[in-house]
Amino acid sequence: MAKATPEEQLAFGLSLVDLAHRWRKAVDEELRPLGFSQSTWRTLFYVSRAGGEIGQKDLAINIGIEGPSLVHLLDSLEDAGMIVREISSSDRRAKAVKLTGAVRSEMMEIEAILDRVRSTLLDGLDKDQLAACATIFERIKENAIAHEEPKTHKKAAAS
Amino acid sequence: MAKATPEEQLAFGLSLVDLAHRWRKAVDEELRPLGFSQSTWRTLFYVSRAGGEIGQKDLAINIGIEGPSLVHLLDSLEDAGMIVREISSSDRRAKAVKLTGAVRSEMMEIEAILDRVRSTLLDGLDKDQLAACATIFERIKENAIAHEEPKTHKKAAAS
DNA sequence: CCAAATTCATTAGATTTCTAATAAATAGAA
DNA sequence: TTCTATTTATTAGAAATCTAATGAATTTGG
Repeated sequence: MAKATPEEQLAFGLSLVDLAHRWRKAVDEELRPLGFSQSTWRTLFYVSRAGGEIGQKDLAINIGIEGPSLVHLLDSLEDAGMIVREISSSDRRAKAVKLTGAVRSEMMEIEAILDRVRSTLLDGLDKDQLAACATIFERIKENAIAHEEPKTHKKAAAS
Repeated sequence: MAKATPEEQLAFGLSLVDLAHRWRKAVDEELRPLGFSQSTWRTLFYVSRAGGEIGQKDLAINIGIEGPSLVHLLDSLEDAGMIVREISSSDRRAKAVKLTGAVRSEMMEIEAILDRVRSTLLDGLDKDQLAACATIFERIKENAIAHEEPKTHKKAAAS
């Protein structure tokens, strides 16, 4: 239950950021030969993961990029015939992003590669270790969300 | 000792990348008011951490960006009077990056903010948990390095 | 010593992502 | 209902990063 020192916290942060970078790079190395850039496969992956259809707002949040970044990305993917945008019937502002048939057929291959890379990177680590990490990650995520600027609470804030 | 399922491995990867993104964003929110962009403070931090002087090649590796990206970044920082580049006396190709006095005085403030953010993000997590994570991170890093393309081994490779 | 290969930094140009401002549609309040 | 605020996507323009190719200096192998 001892508290971590500032040095240990520093080392943790450096490792975390470094590792995420290596992780994405490792996946990227495997998928680039198939013609997918990092931004491409990440987008396709999250659309597929959402069940093949998802709103742009949610997609941007899932990917971890800003709305305008996604707009540009989707423009390219649409030009390349990988996705389509359909206006929502219930809200004419919103658009649903869907994979085209050509990409849907390729997703299985992509997912297989992703599984293989993950397995390679996590080689030697057992279920319990990942579970321990998951618990810690969960807590940090909560702390990070609590840290985000409060966003002008709708009512509670002082006038 | 049970092996993690593909789903658990998938969740781990998603969390890792998401968390690193949140981490950098949280730090960024605190340092932006001081006028430092993410790429700026990260660069200054790593130079400072290296003892105030470091070669460009090593700096790029530490930051986790490619050489040409760093060149552009250092051009800006040099124009802004934050760093200087000095040609190495032992190797005229290499240059040492150093912080200017003005920035060195500010580093304490920056480090204090970094310490505070880290502490906030890691609130509720003890030494042992971070140590467990560190062990896991270490292993993944090794796996990632082993995964990188072999880079044409100087001699050992078959002819 | 010489020539070939490697290393370090750079330039050039493209890609990815960001912030700020805008337009259109919806939701909420009076 | 009607005005105001919020939400969704977009455009515009800047910042950050990448890959490929280049120049200069060093190292290495004959």
